[in-house]
Amino acid sequence: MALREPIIIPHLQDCGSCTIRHRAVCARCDSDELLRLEQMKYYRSFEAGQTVIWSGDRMDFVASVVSGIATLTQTMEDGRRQMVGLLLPSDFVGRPGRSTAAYDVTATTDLLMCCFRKKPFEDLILSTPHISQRLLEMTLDELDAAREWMLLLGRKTAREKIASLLAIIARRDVSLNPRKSGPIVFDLPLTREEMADYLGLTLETVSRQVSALKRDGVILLEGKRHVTVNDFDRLLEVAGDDSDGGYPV
Amino acid sequence: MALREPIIIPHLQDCGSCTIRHRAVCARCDSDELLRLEQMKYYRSFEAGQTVIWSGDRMDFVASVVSGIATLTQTMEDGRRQMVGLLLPSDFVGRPGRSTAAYDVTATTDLLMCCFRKKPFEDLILSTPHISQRLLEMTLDELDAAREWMLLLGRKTAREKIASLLAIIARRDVSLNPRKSGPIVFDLPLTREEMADYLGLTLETVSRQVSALKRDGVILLEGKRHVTVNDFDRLLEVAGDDSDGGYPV
DNA sequence: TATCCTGTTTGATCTGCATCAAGGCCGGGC
DNA sequence: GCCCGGCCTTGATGCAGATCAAACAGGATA
Repeated sequence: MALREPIIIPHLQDCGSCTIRHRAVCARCDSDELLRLEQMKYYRSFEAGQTVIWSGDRMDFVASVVSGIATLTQTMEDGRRQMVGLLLPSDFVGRPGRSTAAYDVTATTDLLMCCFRKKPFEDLILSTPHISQRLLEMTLDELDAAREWMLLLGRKTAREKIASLLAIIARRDVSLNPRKSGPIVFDLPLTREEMADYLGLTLETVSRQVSALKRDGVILLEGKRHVTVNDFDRLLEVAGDDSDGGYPV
Repeated sequence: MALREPIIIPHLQDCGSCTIRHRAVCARCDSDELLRLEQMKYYRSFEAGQTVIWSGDRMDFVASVVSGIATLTQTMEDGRRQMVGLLLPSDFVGRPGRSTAAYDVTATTDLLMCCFRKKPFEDLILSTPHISQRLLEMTLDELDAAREWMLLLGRKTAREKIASLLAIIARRDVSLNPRKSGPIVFDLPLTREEMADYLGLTLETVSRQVSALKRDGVILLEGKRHVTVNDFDRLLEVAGDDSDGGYPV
């Protein structure tokens, strides 16, 4: 995989929703640590559809999504694909202590990532406990999300799966762009095929079930991507979720 | 849920495969920290079939499995169940920073757990970075296992699912009881129904596919539980796994 | 020994989703 | 304007696994 040369940003600079700075460091660490992190930081950008890294490739960095969406997928030899992670702004990728990527990482929209070389980042973790504590919290959240997802994959019907995915995206959208109340409106960031890879379905089934939810009035749909959810509780009900706050995605 | 009063073990004492002591502490911490952990430690035992804790219940401890097997399961209102975690000796349960259980935890065999009250354990984490680093490693391993499991749930056939589960159990068994070579022999620790909950199948399908693997000579089966695997690579092939070391369960 | 109970196997049938196939929509290049 | 290629929808058909139902095995109890 040929990569453009990373851009080293040597001074303090805001990087939007970058997790490392905003959550792990800023809130708790002193300015020396923040400065060290900033000096290690560089950005990489990708166009929609580009592969960030292939499973099995050497991976000498860790990163945080600044803007855009990326996916983690696993592929079997015969081509069957399953998405195993959805990376939204502020999510972390990469794993201290492992030198090769375990999954394909792909940009589904234009993507900006804030990266740190792995070795100095690992050194920093060893000397700065707040960072590994914050990483532990984030990893536990991801594990919870993965387990919710396992229930979806193992036991939900196609209709419930689609409704669940829409609920996840709607909830994320609300938390990023809070509104007082009223309908939730968003554009689907995934193609039908990507939704299918997420849900363990085929793209035809996704298409049929999206149409069915529209026909039944659970969602409104303009064009192929623009979704309006008037009754979020109804959506949750169709998703088969207990109507609590659930879903720590 | 009525619990027997925990037994406080005030002095250093071996606890077999207890993760906290052996992996997180012994190898890296000084004896003061080890002593503090030992003073916090107590044991709880459960009989096969007993529920350790229900989802939503207050959970004021974290624990490590010493012996026996436990499962984490999620249940939908209508009774559909999906196992989302399988806890084997040395596995860790509970989550610093959360006060209620997110899953049902059930002992599938007689079970001994080594517990720590959550509050003092959290305090210890804050003051002892090695522990949270070790927890981070373990959580990342669990996340990898969950993602492998997602591929299984979303994309594998019933036959592949069964073979995958047998491979996981066989591999665990080999790593616990190493042998030079030759057939891998073990007893299934799960009922057909538990296997079904693990794999997102019904117990009838599990039964049929186990019989099919026996008929095809992929496994030998004496009685309902006693399994012999003569050709592990063949089993992996049927499981649809790339034949690398895979599966960090 | 008979009887019960739990876990399991096996058979018959049904159905939800995959698969195969054909068009439709729309934006971009010429 | 036209055509082309991605993405999406819709229809027809098939099949893997669910569901419903019955019987079996083996250990515990009496």
